[in-house]
Amino acid sequence: MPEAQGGENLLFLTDEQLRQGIEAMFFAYRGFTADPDRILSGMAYGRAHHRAIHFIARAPGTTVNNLLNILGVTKQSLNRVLRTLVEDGLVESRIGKTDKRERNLFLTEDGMELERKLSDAQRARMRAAYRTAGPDAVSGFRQVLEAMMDGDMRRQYYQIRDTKS
Amino acid sequence: MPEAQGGENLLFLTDEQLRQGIEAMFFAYRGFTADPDRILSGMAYGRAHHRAIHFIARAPGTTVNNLLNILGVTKQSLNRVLRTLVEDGLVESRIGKTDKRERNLFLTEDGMELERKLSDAQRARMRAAYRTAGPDAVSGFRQVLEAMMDGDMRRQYYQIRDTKS
DNA sequence: TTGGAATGTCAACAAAGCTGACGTATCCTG
DNA sequence: CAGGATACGTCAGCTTTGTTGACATTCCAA
Repeated sequence: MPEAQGGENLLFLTDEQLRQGIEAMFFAYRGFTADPDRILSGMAYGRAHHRAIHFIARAPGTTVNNLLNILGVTKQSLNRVLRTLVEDGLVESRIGKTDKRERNLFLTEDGMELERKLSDAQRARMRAAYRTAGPDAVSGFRQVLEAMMDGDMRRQYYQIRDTKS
Repeated sequence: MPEAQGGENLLFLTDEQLRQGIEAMFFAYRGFTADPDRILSGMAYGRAHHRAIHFIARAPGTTVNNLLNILGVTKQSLNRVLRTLVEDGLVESRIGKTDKRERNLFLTEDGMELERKLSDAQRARMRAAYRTAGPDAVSGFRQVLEAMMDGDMRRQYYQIRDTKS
């Protein structure tokens, strides 16, 4: 079928190429989460706790509802995680100032310390990967990832990304 | 500290840039798994089944042990998934010819049909993302992902990638 | 030929997701 | 100001997917 490769980059998008991208994504995500998982496995925490801590650190004072939307889990599931973090003194939950129904979430000193440990490890791996691949590759990496997100996620991502912390 | 940005791309690797990469990875992975998850949610299957089906399709006749190493879970966890797939007639498990302790795994016709449905959906998203980002971006994407893998995973990835199916 | 290593299965448990129902406090609107 | 909507927390119970421990079968090498 000679007409099958009409466009400039249709040839490029073979099923084989796409499959490799899919598998790369699978194996890379394992590496991506490996270091924080290792750190948390000692304590009584898991990946769910890491995610909550990350986004509370990123947007201090965020509400429970906001976190729910970002993480894409049910409030029951998030609540279980949040409760242990508050009990252990890593997260503080303050009643909202303007709207008293809301809870504003903050990391305590201990919470920030754990957050630093986790994100240091994750950034170190990211930094190494970026250095190995080079600046041009990094730009492409980000472009493809953004294009891969669902519309809702992409909006969330941009909003958080452009938040001055 | 003027000397802090000595290298050509040290300026580039700010914590801010790294954080954005981390969050992009988080949100993108959600998109990456969304379509297969949706398809499987109706049936009694989940992401674990998808992974098993994917790699059996990729390397027909693979052993349980081999699959274990690729997926990075315990054999007990894999076994449960595998058992339901065999019971439902999607996977066939044949006793090894040379070594009777081993089981060689194959997809049945039904298994292949489901695999096609899943990978079609996942490839469609990948293809759209690749098209949006462009060929240069795709190359960078792959480079960064490979650099992000653990050494063992990377070896697995290359081995599977270079297997002629 | 026999004891250890490899492979796979069964049982029980844990983490983290889910739905549904309900209670309480607070806000907002007619 | 009464009543509905919103934000949050919680109880109960279920599912998926990971874990460890115990055990059977098979192979291989001392």
